[in-house]
Amino acid sequence: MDKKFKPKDWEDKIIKLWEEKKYFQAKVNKDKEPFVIILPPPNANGSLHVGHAMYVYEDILIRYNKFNGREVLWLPGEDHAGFETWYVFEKELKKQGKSKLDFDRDVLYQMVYDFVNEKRGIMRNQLKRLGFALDWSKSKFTLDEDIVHIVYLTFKKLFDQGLVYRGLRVVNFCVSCQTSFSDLEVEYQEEKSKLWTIKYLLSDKSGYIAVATTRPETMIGDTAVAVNPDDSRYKKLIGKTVKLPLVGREIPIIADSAVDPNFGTGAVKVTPAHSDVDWQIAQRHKLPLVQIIDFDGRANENALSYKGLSVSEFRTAVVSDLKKKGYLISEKDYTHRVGKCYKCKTTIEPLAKEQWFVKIKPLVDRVKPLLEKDKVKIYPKRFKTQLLNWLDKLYDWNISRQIVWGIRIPAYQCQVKGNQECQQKDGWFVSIETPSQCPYCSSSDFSQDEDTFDTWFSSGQWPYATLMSLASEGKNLQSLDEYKRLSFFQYFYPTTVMETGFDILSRWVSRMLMLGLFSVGKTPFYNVLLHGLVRDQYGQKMSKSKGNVIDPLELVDKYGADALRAALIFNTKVGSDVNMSEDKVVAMRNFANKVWNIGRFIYLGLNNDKEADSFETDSLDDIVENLHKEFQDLKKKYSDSLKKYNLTMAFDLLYDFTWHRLADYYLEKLKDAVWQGDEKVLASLKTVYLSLLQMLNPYMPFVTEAVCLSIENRSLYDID
RNA sequence: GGCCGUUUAGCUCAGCUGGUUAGAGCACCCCGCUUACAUCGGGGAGGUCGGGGGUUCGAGUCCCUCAGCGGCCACCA
Repeated sequence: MDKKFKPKDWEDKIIKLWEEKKYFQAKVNKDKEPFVIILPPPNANGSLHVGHAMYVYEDILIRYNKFNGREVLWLPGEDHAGFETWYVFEKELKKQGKSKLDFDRDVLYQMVYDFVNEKRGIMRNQLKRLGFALDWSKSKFTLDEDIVHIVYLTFKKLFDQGLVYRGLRVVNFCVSCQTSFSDLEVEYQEEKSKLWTIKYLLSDKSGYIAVATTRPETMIGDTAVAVNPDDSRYKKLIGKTVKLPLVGREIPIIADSAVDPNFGTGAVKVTPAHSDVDWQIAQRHKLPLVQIIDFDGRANENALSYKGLSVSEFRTAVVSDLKKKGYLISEKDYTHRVGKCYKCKTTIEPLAKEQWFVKIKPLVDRVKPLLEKDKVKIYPKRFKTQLLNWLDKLYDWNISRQIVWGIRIPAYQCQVKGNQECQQKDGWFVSIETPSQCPYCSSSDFSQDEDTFDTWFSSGQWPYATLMSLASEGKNLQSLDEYKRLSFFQYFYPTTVMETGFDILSRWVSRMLMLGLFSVGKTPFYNVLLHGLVRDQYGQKMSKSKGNVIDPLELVDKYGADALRAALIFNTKVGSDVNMSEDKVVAMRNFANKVWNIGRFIYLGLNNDKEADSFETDSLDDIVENLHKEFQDLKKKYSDSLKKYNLTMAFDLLYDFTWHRLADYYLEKLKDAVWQGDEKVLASLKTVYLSLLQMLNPYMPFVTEAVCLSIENRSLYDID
């Protein structure tokens, strides 16, 4: 054995050994209780970043439970990550001086597919290098044909039950990315702006009503002015009409309780085409819709002479005209939150658009009791409250995206007009297979929706979609219920733990719960374990511009995967952000070396053929006995901690025991005996040490395995 | 505006259900290359556990309150 543990000499060898021995290839095994984690599929559009290294939490649980006799399955896969990948890809295109407009849909799709495929291969190797005990024989991709089939079945089931509908609504639209988003994908930023108060003259010339707004340009599309029904100031005006300034169109003054009498002037302009609140008011009062801003972010023909202006130019022009014509009462500084595209930071335009929506309420109603009764447990506990709060606030979920990259929505619109049945659903029907005719009127004149699904719609199905497709061995079945009956599925579903970052609690975890319950009738997982963000050594967020980004693979090269893994755990708290520094990795590298040298010491003792001298065996017995006692105590605390998902405490205990008790204390006391080849002492030490290695293995799989192979000539996973 | 987290040694942080002289890693000082390891060993310095109040035999740990930092949510146009 070398004096130092050299990760490079061992890592590849050990990875190969695990693969050959198939330790982590799960099978249906009725004698064992399964322990299942579905890997949150990384976005297949880049390399692994240090955040992905947090998968180590899952690896620890998998390996620990493997040693505990569970049938473990840790299922890998990759996410096509629709919009995210599309965004990265478009940037690449631009770099090459090309644009998406240069290619047709199929060619584009193939290009992204190739791009993603390359990344998938890279990521797999990187995950392996981190030592993750994933079952690669079962790896899935969100665009696998059999996964897509299941996603389609889910969509159809939702559609058939009326839980998904096509609707014209004001959606969050990014005019730069040219797609809509769900509410959860909009990021709000404080922005300094103005609050303008505008004079709307009453048609009967009896005066005016003052309206306050942050978006004066949208007044061109106003179709009403609203006041609170209980506002005494305006009671007598309700029902009258005003002349829309600059436009001259007559619009009514209406009463709606959504209006807060205490804000601004208590009177609101209503622009149903460009504000969700206004849209809802318009629905209640059957107001018309005048769209004045187009999907390219510019004023359209309804905006009269302003046509062609960008939103900000439009605003400036309208304000200046209002001023000129004496309609502007005041202009005050005002700071408010503005919705931004979470990717490109362009201001989101609320625009009326027909999209597919998932009705949230019925789905949420099934999720909430599970959380409330702790049928699904969330660690740390505080996130349970957060999730429940969210669930109460969710609106219907827009799942249509206007991008090519993704799963195309299997919805078709019949072009035949006038047929009653077709008209009921505006001609829309859903079909898993490419249809040959409209199911309502048998016409063959129909076309498929151009849009693709929100990625979270498919990844929200990931736990059951993966297990179903594996259960049927790729065969496409007719319904979700048929998949549900397969024994493989029944054995592995629901999964045991969902471990992921708390930042996607609402976007992902909530959707998996909703869709899992809907499609399978059972929760997709019993436990949710959440981790935080990886930050730099000073607690700063990593970013390219700050230059503090840590590349996990670089650290693996330099110090070994064990060191990186342990550095993410040591002296941290589960669920909080983790600060990462090279110093910490070095410290853990040193610890790995300590583990190695304890083994080396025992190994040297075992292979020492020196004659044993006579000893004070009484005191030795006491020391050995104490060692065993202390170790038993450690074992208990260790598994207690892990049962509570306190991965840090379990590791800190191991660190302290290994270094400061076993090495610094016991080994020093027993040193002479070891050198003398005292069999009793050595046997005790070996027993404790091998058992300790198994406890450490989940955290530092390489050094523990390497030292076991050196001493025992077999894997830790072959020791009972 | 609401909710949540956080404030412990120079730095970054652990401290589970309240209980003996409050811990770790890094940094620092002194000594040591002794046949497991200098990626080491031995020794040491360093904290009124954010402020105030309370409960208790006993509080970093529970309650109240104030303050700083961070995050999440909200249709006040």
